[in-house]
Amino acid sequence: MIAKIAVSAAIYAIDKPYDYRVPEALHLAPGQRVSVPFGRSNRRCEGVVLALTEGDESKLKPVLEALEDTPLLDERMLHTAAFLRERYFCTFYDAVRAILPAGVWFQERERYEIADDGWESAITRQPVAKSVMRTLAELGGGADAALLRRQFDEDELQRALHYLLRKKLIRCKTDRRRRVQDKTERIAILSASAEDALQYAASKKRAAPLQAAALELLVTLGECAAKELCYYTGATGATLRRLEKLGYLTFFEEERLRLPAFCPAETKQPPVLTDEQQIAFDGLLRQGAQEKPGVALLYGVTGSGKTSVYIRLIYDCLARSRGAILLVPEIALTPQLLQLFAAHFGASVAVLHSGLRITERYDAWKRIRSGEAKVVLGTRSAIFAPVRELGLIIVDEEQEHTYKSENSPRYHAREVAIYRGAQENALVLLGSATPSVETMYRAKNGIYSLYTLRSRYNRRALPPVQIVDMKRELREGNATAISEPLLLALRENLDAGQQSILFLNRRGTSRMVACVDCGYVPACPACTVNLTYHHANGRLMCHYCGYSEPMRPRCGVCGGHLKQIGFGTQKVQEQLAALLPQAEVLRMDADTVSAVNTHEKLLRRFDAEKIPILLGTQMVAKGLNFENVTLVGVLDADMSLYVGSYRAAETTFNMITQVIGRAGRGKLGGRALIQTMTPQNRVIELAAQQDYDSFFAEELPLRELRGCPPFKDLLTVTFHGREEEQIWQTAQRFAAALRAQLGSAFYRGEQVELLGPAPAQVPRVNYSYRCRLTLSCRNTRTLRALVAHLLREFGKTRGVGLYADVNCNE
DNA sequence: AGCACGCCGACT
DNA sequence: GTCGGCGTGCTC
Repeated sequence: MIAKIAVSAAIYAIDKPYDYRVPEALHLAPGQRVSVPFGRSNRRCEGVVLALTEGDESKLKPVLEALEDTPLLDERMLHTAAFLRERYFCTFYDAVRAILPAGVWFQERERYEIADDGWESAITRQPVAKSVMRTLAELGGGADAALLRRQFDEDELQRALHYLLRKKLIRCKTDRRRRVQDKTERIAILSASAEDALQYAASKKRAAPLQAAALELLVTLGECAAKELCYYTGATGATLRRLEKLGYLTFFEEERLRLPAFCPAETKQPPVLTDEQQIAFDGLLRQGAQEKPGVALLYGVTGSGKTSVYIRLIYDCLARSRGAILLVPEIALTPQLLQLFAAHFGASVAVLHSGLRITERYDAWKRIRSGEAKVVLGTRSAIFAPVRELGLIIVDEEQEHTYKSENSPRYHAREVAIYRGAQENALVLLGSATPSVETMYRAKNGIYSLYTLRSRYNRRALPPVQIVDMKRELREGNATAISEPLLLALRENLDAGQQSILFLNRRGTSRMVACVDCGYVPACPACTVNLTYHHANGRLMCHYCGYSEPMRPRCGVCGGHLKQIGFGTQKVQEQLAALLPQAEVLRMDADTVSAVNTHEKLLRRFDAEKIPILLGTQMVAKGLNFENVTLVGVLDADMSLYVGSYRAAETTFNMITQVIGRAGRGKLGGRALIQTMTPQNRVIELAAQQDYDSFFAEELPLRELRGCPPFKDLLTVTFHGREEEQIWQTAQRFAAALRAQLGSAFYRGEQVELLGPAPAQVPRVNYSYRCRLTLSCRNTRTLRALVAHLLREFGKTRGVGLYADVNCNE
């Protein structure tokens, strides 16, 4: 028997199924993990069985062992992994790693032991090797590699170990441990008749009171966790073992799942839908019942009650005994949402997000796999949840960029959702108040069906929006982040006892430091990024590599004054304190939000204590729903327009829309103020009017003109490495090879525009240079195969790393 | 001769 | 990525 195996040690350039001989005694199935020898040194590495065939196995290496009894991946998941590999230019194992929870991975531990006691005389000119041997000898003849690494220089140690292994003076042993063990509990069960047990207990009341007590308790309970039996009676393990020996009880291990603290909630009835919601719901229900349901877009303005439709669809899904996945952006996974789901679906909900401990995540995965949890609520990676009989996938806020993975496999959860939906014949529902241009385009062209919710909850009108020209403010001598009209509005709100939310666009630029005299901006010596000032440690820090230096008051070039430019949340807070000394300001950004002071805790304080002003970054833009908030201010609306991405306009529009949506959620109504340096900008204008349809209509031709999604896909190939010259040359050679291939008749149908190579957004990160080729093209299978081929070929270039990505966020 | 070091290419 | 083979050039 031959097993076709994807091995973990294979890099992209050599990733393919490798054939191994399956020993007679081993019974393997596709999807099972195995340990195999790989490479010239036959190092053990992990693999996944892709398929089993018959054939000539005489020249093959054998599979060493199976890593678990049953396959972790079913046929569909194997296909999903293959899909990820083909689509996102990653290895098979990268894909498998994305699909499985971290808890199932093995941790390799290397241990080196002295193999030859005559080493002292065998080493002649290797001081480091000698020193390593002495250390090993001192530690009783062996030590963990991790311990050695702490004591020696990385490179020197590597060389010494290499030398010693070759001379057979030491040997290396590796053992493997699962990252997370299945948690079990010892349960005691009565194994004699109750009468016999009670009789024995009665007879031992004096001589062995603990045995008697434990046994009596067990008789009443039938079975009980050993730990609890001890806890309630004062017995110890020894007491129970004695009873086991006497035949009154036996032990067995029962699986225990580690679950995060769950907020218990009162159960709720399925929500009653409005007429408009009902129409959408009925349509979606009909679509979901089709053999191949396909994809639907639920386009509903903020506050139109998309969540009610989701919940009703999930109820229906469960009624058909099928499972559902609801994906939300990281930031939207709030306790309120968890509570809502707990109230409706109780114990059939599993939650997957980055905040879970590795054990909790693993156990949640097991609950889903076993079918105990049928509804999955989670962020990006929850799209791989092993839900049984998947009937519905909802991607809420489908335009959010957090659905795109930033590292390999660089998948987009929305695309994977559509793939899985087709695979499982499940309805895929994309929901948004401001759909991405590509999704709306497909909906309007009939590729997706479209359902629209136009009216807001309780028929409340959207708040009036005022645009404030910050250039004029500056000309009139106001250099603060708060314009006159905004200050006035804040004052009014304060007097009326109502609350306000202020939103600051980004935090990187706001803490930039510059010399007021010569304009010098301190930059990172390793990366081409400006350093930002961090108040907490009084240092200037690099965002990308972590470099830091103390903040000095004087410019290193001309001796002038170094000052912060732009505004950070902290600066704005200071200005607010000066302008409105009587108003408390609650600041919410990455600095004030911590493990202890969670996002939710701060928001609860804001709500409960009616703090007049909440000032924050991105995290205040989403999902907040407070009755008493009647004013929302965007301090620098145009900031995100300057990001060099084809989605800059879309992102800005979404952001402003979301922020405006925070105002006037309650009976009091509300208003919004948008401060900008470019008040005549169309995107800001349309966002202020909350006119998505016009925004879409105007953005679409621009996308076509620029060769961007939905008309073309942007496929980027990034080259990175230490030698700047080599990176650029490799990129040039790659481009030339690509052009040559595209010139052949085979690729005649592919319309590809090749851009670059250009420096990446951040051209130097941690002493590594990066440049980028961009292909404006149709992301077809043929083109991906060509790019994959070139990636493999150029992947062998020493000193140069490269990867490809489609429609990346940068 | 013995060994270090750098480069190359294969990995079932 | 990681290893062994091989050529080169240095040291004992």
